[in-house]
Amino acid sequence: MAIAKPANNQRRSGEPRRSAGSQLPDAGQGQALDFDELNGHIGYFLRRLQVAVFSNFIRTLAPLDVRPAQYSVLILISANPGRSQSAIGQALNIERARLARMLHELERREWIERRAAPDDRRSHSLFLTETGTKALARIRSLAARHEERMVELIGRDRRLLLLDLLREFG
Amino acid sequence: MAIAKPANNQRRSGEPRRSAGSQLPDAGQGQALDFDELNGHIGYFLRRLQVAVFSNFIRTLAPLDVRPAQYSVLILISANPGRSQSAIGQALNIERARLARMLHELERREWIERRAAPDDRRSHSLFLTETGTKALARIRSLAARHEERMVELIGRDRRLLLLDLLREFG
DNA sequence: TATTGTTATACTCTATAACTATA
DNA sequence: TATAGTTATAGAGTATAACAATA
Repeated sequence: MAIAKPANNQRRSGEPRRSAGSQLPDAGQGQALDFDELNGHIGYFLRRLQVAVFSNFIRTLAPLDVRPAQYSVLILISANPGRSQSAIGQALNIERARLARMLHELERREWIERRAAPDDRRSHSLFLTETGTKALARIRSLAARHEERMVELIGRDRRLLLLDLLREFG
Repeated sequence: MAIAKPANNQRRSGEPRRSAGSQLPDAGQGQALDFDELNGHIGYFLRRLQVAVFSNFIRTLAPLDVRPAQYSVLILISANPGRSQSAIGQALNIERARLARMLHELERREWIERRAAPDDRRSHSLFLTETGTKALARIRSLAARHEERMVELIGRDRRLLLLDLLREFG
């Protein structure tokens, strides 16, 4: 799926579909396309907006080179210091293998540290370093700027409605 | 970003945030995590739902081994026969390089064919083959089943509201 | 035996660049 | 010179499997 906005010739799912053979010939080559079935798929539109939002996030956070997944991990470590990799990974649905590599990178930047957990020596307790705490302050500021752009993109009321809808689903 | 559902200790964006140091010690290790800032990010929730929806799509279409992007391309070719690769790619925001590979795969399955465009010999006109048309009928049926599951997951009214919101944004 | 974290592999998707053949 | 399509490469993200240390 992808990201283009369907043209105006929308057809709601459930309405009759023109057969392929009955397509009118294109008057010009710049004709808008028929998105057909796609207009009835929630996933298509979700994906479209999600890509646009992440794209802005990545661009806005580019000065600090922080990606959405890294941001979510830093926020969770900051708000829940001392928790294990498995706890953070499960909460964010990040594979432990992938999280291990990501934390290695965040450790290389000296934003986080792993300490031996006293109760279970298999697991690592995660903390922000002082450097990481300072970086996160700047990151939060850029992330807030991103979210302000989302208000402009989506509209304040629509964003709040969307937030409520998405939060409460499932 | 990722996909877990935040626990109940939500904090709206704009409300004061507990500092990391003031976290209560964990009574047990199964404690719910504080998602903090993430609760105010539309992108976080969008991503969460989008991943869940695509995951169901992929599982539902697995018998025919069709992924979301392939589905969207097949639908667009079916509804707009004879259009060029660049037209389809721009409409769906798929890189021409990636679309070329995807079409190669769809051609290998004998679902689509490329014919020389009479007016511009650089471009290829795309069509479903007869095999592709038959396959798409089955694909549509599974995709419809997927969308029914989405109604169950999201709720009928919420899905319609979401569809309208997402469709009209931008 | 099961779990935590690590390393490795493979596949999808995204982003570029370089190339060809046409225009 | 620009555009349509192709090929190649590299980076994220995802999904597995195998392994060591520990429970």
